[in-house]
Amino acid sequence: MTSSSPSRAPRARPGRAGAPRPRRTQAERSAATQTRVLEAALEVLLERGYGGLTTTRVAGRAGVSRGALLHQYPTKEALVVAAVDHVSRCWGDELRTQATALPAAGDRLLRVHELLWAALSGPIFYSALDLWVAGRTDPVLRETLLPFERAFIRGTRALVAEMYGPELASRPRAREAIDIVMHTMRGAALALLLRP
Amino acid sequence: MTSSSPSRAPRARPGRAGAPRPRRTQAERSAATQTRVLEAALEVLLERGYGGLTTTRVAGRAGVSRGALLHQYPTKEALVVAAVDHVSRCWGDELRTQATALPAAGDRLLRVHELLWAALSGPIFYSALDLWVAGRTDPVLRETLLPFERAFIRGTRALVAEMYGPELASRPRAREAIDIVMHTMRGAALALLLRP
DNA sequence: ACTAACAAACAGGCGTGCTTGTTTATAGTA
DNA sequence: TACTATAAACAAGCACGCCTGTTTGTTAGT
Repeated sequence: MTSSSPSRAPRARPGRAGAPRPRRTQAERSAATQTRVLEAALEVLLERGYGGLTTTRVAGRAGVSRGALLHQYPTKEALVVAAVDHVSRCWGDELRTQATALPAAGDRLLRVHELLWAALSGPIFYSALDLWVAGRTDPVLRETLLPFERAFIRGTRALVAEMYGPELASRPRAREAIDIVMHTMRGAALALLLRP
Repeated sequence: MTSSSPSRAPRARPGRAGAPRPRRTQAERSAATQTRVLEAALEVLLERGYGGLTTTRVAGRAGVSRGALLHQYPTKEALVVAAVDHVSRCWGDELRTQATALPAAGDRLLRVHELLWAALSGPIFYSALDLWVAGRTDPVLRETLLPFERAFIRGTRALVAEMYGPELASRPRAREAIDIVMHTMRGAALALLLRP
């Protein structure tokens, strides 16, 4: 038996990412397909909507067999949950990192709103909209989405307040103002739904 | 089609609306099932979303056989088109008639916004939202919806301007202000999607 | 060797559109 | 008016395709 003992990291994989991946750890294999599946799911959701989000299509887009997908996410609901988690995480991280790059003064307020508009009117908005609308009439999906919505609202309100700075954020009805700004942006994005 | 001449009530139906409807004109029969099917379609759309809008379900809800439905609307698309036309007409009529009942002065502006909010956040909004979101990724549906959207935008802008009255509506950027108000309301309605 | 990851085939359910058959209204004719 | 032919409205069932979740078999890592 060549591999007699469970030697720790013995089979050093070649450092270079050779074309025919010679050997990957099981965890790496799982993580790889999970990532591919999740990204594919988001692409399909954006392109075909929630109604077109089918396991067959996602697997095909991900270049993975349907069996592999169903091995990682035994049910479609599990896949959707994972995708929602993934996208919400990505969205928050993205917005946060971009927020740190804002100028301290000058046209900061303008830049804040540009940033918000980009975040609230981009592709992710339309994907999320598909999910929300489906969640309105699908109880299971709705229960899945509600926690994310709560976290989203809290997180975004806090982040926007921070971007506005203490001078604005400590004003009397700052929270209401923030909500109105975001409502308006979402409504405006909605008006562009059929004309991309 | 109204075949031949609109002969006025040749076969005098019994004046009383007896329980077992003894005889109805063909046009009456058609109109009756069309109405029932359309109303049922809107109910199903509201309750189950566009993804749950199926000919079987609509026929069942309407108390009509699927064959009858498919006779009036040969394809699902035809049904959806008719339903959209129906609902847009109803919505416009409703809003217009309510607009005429507005007080001339006093709290008119408040009442205008209450009326707008009711119209933009009611059940029809959620039904329409389902259609719009589906139309984003369904080219056929999208082409169906676009004309209605155009008519809706024109009509609503004009009606709101009229409700605001000439004093407000003739101000420099009145149209932009109207759009922003409506965007904000739609965004706010969107935030309530999962919490009815 | 043993298990996790993957692949492929299968069964069940549902939705659409079509096709066939039955009822109901209208028109034509004596 | 009465009787019949025709067309419209309605009803039921079938064929096809797609989607989901399961099962069975194969490959790759430990």
